[in-house]
Amino acid sequence: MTDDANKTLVLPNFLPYKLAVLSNRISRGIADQYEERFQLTVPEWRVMAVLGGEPDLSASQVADRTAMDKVAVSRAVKGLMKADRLLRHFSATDKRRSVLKLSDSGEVIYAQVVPIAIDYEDAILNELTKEEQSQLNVLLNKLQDIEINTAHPV
Amino acid sequence: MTDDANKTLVLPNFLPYKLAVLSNRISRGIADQYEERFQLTVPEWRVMAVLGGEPDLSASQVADRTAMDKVAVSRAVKGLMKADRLLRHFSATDKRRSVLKLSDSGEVIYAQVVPIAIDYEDAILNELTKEEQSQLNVLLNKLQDIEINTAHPV
DNA sequence: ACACAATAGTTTCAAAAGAAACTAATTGCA
DNA sequence: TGCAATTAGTTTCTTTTGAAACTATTGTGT
Repeated sequence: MTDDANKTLVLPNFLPYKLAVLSNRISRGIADQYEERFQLTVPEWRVMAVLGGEPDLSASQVADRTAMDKVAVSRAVKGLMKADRLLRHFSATDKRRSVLKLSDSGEVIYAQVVPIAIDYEDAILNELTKEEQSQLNVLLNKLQDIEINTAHPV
Repeated sequence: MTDDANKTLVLPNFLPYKLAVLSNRISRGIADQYEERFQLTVPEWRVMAVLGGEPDLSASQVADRTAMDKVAVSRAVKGLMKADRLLRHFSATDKRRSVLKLSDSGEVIYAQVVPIAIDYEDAILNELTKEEQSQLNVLLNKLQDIEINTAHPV
């Protein structure tokens, strides 16, 4: 079969579809455990997650590290500030640039959510053998780095 | 380390996060190739994708197979009908139940989008060895089937 | 020094997604 | 039979998301 026009598309076997379903299920599963309990949206948690490990980032640095866009970060920061989970000041040398970190109460929440997230990851990984865990890691890293280059004619 | 409270969360190494970023990138990459070109939204394409391979499904059967909810299917069907890409009638034995299939023009579009989707999948898989492709398949199937059971105390 | 481009972040407006209520048809069973 | 519960699908209302325009500040080239 050299002619791809003959191939069929079976959704449940289609890699992008399988990834999307799996990823949604996992993200939702974690979010379900912190959303109502800590009054946190998913983008808010992502911002907290990155600042918990690396404080004093600007909003655009947060955006880089979370793969969120700057509008989403801006909104998440707004929500977190309102709930006093975040401290912000602006750089003295560049008044546009914000400097963000968790507040004390933000740190408390961070310390509670981290184990929930890690337990969830563990619960997944525990279903795999050591070997499979390692394979998964290698594969995801490799896929992360590839540059997708469609051959299909336009 | 038996106490998970000491573990740290490094977002770029966190499985759910890696899956989400990868999946979004891939889904967006494919959608970018059909959205404007065929005036198709992602849910609309999913509905077409499933009906192209298996015609005469009802809306709720489509929802099952696509992991979409019934509201999303209803809206996608509405859009596709309006653009004459779908034919619908209602079952004679159960007047609630719709019977959906691609129209002729829907088939034409389906036949054009399928190779785009498959090429995209191929472009990804080609970055992996045969062995890795097989591992990925096994892993995703396994992950798909697991029932996630968090140990974290509430 | 000054105009123009670039960057950081916010706001606004429109499209998309989700939840809940609703209509209509069918099923189950007292 | 006939009435409550269930199922299929749609509509409505609210929230979320995304894109584009906007403000403020800084950088760059002449």
